[in-house]
Amino acid sequence: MSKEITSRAEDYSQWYNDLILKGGLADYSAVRGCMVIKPYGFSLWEKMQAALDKMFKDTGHVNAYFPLFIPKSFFGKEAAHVEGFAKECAVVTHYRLKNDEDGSIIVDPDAKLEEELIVRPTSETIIWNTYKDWVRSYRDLPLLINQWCNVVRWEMRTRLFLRTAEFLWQEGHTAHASAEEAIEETKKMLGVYATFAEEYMAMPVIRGVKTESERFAGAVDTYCIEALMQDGKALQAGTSHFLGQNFAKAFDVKFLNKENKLDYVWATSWGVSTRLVGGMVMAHSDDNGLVIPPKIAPLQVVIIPVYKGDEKKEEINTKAREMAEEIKSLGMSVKFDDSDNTRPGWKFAEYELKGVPVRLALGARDIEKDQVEVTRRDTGEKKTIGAGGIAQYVDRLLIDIQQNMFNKANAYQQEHITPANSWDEFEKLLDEKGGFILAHWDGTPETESLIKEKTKATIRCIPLDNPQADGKCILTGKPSRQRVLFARAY
RNA sequence: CGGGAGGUAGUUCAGCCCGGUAGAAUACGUGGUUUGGGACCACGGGGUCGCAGGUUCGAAUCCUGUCCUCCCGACCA
Repeated sequence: MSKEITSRAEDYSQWYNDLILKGGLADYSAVRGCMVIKPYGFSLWEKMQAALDKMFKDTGHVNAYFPLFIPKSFFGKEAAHVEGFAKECAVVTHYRLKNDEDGSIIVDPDAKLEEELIVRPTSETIIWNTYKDWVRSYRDLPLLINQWCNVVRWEMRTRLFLRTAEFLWQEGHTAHASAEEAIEETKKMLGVYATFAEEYMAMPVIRGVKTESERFAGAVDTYCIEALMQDGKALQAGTSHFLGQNFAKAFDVKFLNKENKLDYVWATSWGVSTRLVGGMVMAHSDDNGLVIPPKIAPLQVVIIPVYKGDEKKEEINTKAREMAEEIKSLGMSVKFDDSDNTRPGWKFAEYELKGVPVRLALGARDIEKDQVEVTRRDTGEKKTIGAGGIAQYVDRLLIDIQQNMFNKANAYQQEHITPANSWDEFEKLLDEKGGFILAHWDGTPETESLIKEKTKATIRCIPLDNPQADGKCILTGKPSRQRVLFARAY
């Protein structure tokens, strides 16, 4: 038992850390708040990237790349934006090192930058400063650009994948000729995120719009997808912002419209990050390790041989390689693990820890009966299947696992959306059940903030398809026209 | 950034209070026996005790500083 995992019941946070570290997704680094993403974790991110990138391109977007550094003065141009990010910016002040008298390396005080550079926490400012030169007329619009990059936010408290000082993400930045078109884009990309979360990550999400106080710094409206983790806490999994003309005005991005009149362009930005990896882990995994949805699993099928002496060893190997080829030819990723330094039981546990969706075990008795043992990671169910047609069987099984994982997570989410009609009930639900709570709110930031202070619960969003119904605010008793979605969140 | 805990072999940890030749388990290497849920025997390699100062004849151990991690809070994707 070299790799024991803390159970969820015992310590949920420790369980999460164990999975990330022992599952080989990431490691701590020598740099505060920054993690090393290990090959297994990175390939998971690459799977997500590939799917998302295709979806972006299918909706007309192209990729580009903007600088890591942003001149400090750019930040001052959009007031709300700078206020939101000022407290967590890394700043470059010098451009050279030198040897001190005692031989140690120091920052050369003579190499001070004329203007400090900010390591991007997000790229709106540098991008809008660039767009200014790219837009002259309505014929230049829309600009539909995305970039994959890293950003830095000097967070006080970090957690692997969920909140690191440096993280990988994509940020889309689009410019449009009308507000309507920009709003449509904002919603379209929210839809892309929701589809990706549900169809690829098997993670059901609530689509909604943020309240004023939870809004992105500089946005007119922030749309989001919110997912529910197994400990009843919510995770903001993606955001899409309608920026109005805020950045166009700040960076003076004007265009001639069809009526030959000068107007500011309308903007959106939207992003998802490596946080999704953390979300995936917390949404699906169990006390035996990771459970990865087949569509984003770096490895979908593993074949493990079970030998009895040297008897049938060659036959088993030959059959296993044949199966691997067959499975691979149907487009699945598969590994035949014939390493001889661990025994089958060890391998079973190891691949469960890694969350590989399907495991095939092949031994002498299977060869005799022309069969193979198939174990699915999501339910742990074992079946013995005829060896003929195993590739087709596994192909269908992966689809079934993907669907089952979504259904399970969806059922959990549905069970954890609870209406609360009184303050007592609200507090009790938060403490005893967790999850999303639908409650009336009087619409003021003051009440929202008071509720947060009292319970640590925030308004995750106002769901997009929210039914209108008169009621009374859960805290103040003032009139309310709809329920909003509360939860404690990551 | 406040409160608490921690950093010693790849990993998990003991040793520290009370200074005196750096330990265990596991992992790793070799040979052998094994293999249907984390095998066993034998032998072997591996650590400037997070880093930097200080006290001392002598520091993993005492003192100061610093970096990193975890947990709980305030801030956030």
